[in-house]
Amino acid sequence: MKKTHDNVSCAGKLLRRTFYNRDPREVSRDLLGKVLVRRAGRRILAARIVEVEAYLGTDDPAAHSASGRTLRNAVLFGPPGLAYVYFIYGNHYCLNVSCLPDGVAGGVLFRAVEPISGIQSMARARGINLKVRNGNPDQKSLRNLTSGPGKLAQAFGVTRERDNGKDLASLTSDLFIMADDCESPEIQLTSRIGIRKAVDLPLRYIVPGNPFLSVATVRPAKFQ
DNA sequence: TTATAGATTGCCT
DNA sequence: GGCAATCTATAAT
Repeated sequence: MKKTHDNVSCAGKLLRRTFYNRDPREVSRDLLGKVLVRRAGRRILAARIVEVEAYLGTDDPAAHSASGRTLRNAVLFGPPGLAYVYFIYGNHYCLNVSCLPDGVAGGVLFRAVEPISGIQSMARARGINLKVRNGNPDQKSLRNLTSGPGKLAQAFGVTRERDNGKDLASLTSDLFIMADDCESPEIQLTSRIGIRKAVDLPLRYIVPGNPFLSVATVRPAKFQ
């Protein structure tokens, strides 16, 4: 079913702050199919959002904001539409966008995107040599560019120093999100990935069947 | 093809 | 001091 959401402007429009000033679950749902854009000098990096996770704020044990505001997570408590970037496992950055009004915590984690343009730049940033088949990049190496939160952050050159607190709802920013059509993609809800708490909550939003989804699509059947 | 361990930094207790 | 919203290489099947 194709449907438009009346609070989203279509046809190549920047997502405004009101878009993010909602429950992270609604923002997550509506972010699927939108386009993440990085302006790097004359170059444009663009990729379609195919996988996100909602983090609900102080009531969500798995959220960074669960135990209150700290220096690290302050952006999650700030105004909506700002980039929250954190460093994880000594190796990776992850990109989020803050939701809900100033003073109320909440956010959405970007987990996987599908490259649209700037593919060579993304490959360079990832340190990946794109294999070419019949003149086109090999599907497997293409997929490896952005099929995970750490991967997409690296492909887009996202770091905490550079991007944390950046306004994604401003065209003057070099990092923002656009809607390039009025059709909403098919959406599926699953449990979140890589967390220890609140693992059963269905807060991961994916475009089912998209080849760029992160590798871990199902939580292992481990429990205690 | 799937499972597991190691890397490596900064934030919070 | 412990651990984390991950990725990759390597081992095992």
